[in-house]
Amino acid sequence: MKPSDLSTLPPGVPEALEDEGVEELYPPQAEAVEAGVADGESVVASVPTASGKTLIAELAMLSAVQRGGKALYIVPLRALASEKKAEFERWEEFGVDVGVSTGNYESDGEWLASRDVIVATSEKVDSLVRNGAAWVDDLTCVVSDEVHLVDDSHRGPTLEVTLAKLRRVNPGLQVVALSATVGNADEVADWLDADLVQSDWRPIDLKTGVHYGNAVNFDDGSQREVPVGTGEKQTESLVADALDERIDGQGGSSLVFVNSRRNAEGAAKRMAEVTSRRLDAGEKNDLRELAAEIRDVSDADTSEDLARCVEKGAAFHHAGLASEHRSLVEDAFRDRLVKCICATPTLAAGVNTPARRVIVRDWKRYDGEFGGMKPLDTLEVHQMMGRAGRPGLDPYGEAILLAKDRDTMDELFERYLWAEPEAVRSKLAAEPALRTHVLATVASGFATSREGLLDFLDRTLYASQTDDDARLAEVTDRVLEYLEVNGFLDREGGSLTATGIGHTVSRLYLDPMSAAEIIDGLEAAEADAESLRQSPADRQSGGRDAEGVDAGVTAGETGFVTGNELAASSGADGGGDGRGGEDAGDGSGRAGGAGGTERTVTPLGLYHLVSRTPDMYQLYLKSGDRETYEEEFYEREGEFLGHAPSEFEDVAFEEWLSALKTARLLEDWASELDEDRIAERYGVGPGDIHGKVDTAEWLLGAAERLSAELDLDSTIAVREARKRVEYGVGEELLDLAGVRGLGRKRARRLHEAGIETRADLREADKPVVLGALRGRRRTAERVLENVGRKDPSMDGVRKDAGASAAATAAVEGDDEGGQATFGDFS
DNA sequence: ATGTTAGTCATCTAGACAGCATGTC
DNA sequence: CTAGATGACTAACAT
Repeated sequence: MKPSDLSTLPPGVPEALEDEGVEELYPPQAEAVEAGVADGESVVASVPTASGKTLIAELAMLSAVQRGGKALYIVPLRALASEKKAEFERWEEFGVDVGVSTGNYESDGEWLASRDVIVATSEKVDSLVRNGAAWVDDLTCVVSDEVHLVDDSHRGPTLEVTLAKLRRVNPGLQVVALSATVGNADEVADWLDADLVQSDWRPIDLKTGVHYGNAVNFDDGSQREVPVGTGEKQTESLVADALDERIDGQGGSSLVFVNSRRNAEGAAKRMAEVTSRRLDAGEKNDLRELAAEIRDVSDADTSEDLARCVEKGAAFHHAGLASEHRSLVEDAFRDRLVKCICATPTLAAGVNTPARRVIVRDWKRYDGEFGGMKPLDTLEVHQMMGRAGRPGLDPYGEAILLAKDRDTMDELFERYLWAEPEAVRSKLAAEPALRTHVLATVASGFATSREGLLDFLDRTLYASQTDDDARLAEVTDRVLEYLEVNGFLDREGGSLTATGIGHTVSRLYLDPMSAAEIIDGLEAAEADAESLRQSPADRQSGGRDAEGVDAGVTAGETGFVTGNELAASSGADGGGDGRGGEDAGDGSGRAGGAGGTERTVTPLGLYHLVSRTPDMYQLYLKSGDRETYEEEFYEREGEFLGHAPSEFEDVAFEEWLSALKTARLLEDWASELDEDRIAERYGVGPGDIHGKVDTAEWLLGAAERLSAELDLDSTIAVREARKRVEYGVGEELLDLAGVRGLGRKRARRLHEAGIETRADLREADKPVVLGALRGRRRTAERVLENVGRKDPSMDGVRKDAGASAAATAAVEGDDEGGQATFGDFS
């Protein structure tokens, strides 16, 4: 079958496909067409990675648009959303507009309504449905990429419920589900009332095998001699072997999957020795430039370590990397500059990074719940192996597992090479998942009674997979109870309605349990504030958590003291610690139960509040941390909002402490501590810092909304805490840091130069501004423009050396030396 | 005295979605 | 039921 046989695509598209080199559809694609993907029929395509799934989706979406419809492409990751958008944008010349919507990158609602194809993450789609985005009703085609992720216990239910909702809103909806090869694609197809297209066909041959002794034993019976040299390990030998096998003059790149970040970094360091011996002068030069770019991204140790590997032609890849690091590494790997990446599973599910050879070094991974090293799922290993084979570059791909002994080799063959991947199983009938989705389902009007709810849930994959209806009903009832007790739902007679706050929680996309925690914490603070105004006798509990009230005490006059003073304006001690000082009214220690402590809402209290929420993935307590944070806990006891567990409640106390660790990270961030210092202090990478900050920003935003809606006094304090996290600055920089073009560092330098507010900036002497911004004219002009200065031009202005020197001394770890330089690099 | 090696012990563990609202004397 | 690589530290031993 050829593209020109497809009559339902927009005019010009078949020709364009042929120009791209698609002369003949791949067998699975042809099969999908026969099943009617291009005619509005629902299809589940369960085929290997890189065998043309995207084209199947494109045929569905383009023909839907040609019929006057609108298509949605659901992805599991934000990074994939931008990748797909870029890919689909080539259809714009045929009149097909593409839009993206993720939490990060939001095109506004109305604009999206005008797009023909929209790419979004499943959570974003869920959120859009909850918020009643009008264009959802216009959808005629939905593509769900990587549907096998419905098996994921955390995010799977969202996808499942979202698909059910979309189908309910629009009964004629075409659903195209793209899946890796799984054990039960037929069940997924049944659930979606779709035709099943199943195939093992791959455009590039994939050879899979196990390395043991001095050879790779492939599953087709062939062998490849790969001796392990003295002092070398299996991985080294295999990476070297791939590089030494020149095809069209090019050595092959390798992707090594390992089970921890540390292993990824360690392996990359060793592989760098292998790759560095096989680079030509040009490559060495390019790699040096790349390494410089990497060092430019951040000052953290990871950055330096990565740069050192990259200089030698290898790299590591895991979630601790800043996203800039990740894309630099991915791009360089695709450009064949970086010869080997050692990665955690980030890369298996992420953007497209094919390699000639994939080495799955570790096939077990630590799992706390399991209580030890757990073998990876067959599906997961298959996903990794599927990265082997670069279309157009390699004649075939190789995926190799490593065995140290015969028994292991046999086990690997059985478990991963000969085995069918697992069946996907819905994880919907778990309380955390239902808590969220039951509330959302009621709040957005998909159900108005318990029966209606169960009826809706009956449209999910879970229902289609289970015989035990009672279980779902039982969990649902527990969840309904929880939601009612916490004031998110009303049950009257048989009918269910969301309360005002319930609606808000649903729209904010919060886990109801997070919302309850936040509300409890804020109300406990409120109750304390209340007690300041009333005599202790008629103090009454306004909080849900009555016990929380006792934690606070009377005193003082002020309702709330907000924000930490930045320690000694950080210039004096060169930002050595950067940690915020204690609040003025708060340094005198706490007088146990005797009262006399002033209860205030501090940023730390709020950071802790959101950090102990189930929506925040907490930092892990390392050895020694327990003592550190226990001490910190007692020192800052008065800042916590709500009722702290006693140290005898083991699990709860431990969680409180790890939330404290997370909160301290946020506090450090909001006190302008340098990224590398934070990374060092908490044992995390730049990527983790950004992740925490990002989540905190979102949760504090939600807390702000809740606070406002409940008319609590803490709203202002929450807003300020949120902004401090958002900009990563101390209280006194909030005004300045809001200006576009001014980050935490520049704002601090301006402040040190005596420019403390936007108003100051509009009046300030240009030489001083220029000096504080290190003589970067373009930057200075842009900043002045953004702050609304009438005459932003820096022409002929010489920077004030004094301001520059002062500012430079004030900010630790700056990119230029202490002396003034005159370059303009902006 | 100094360098080398083998053995012991404690430490630590993958990933990543979401709200809101944008600016000015 | 169900961990194991890593790196710091140490003891024993060779030069």
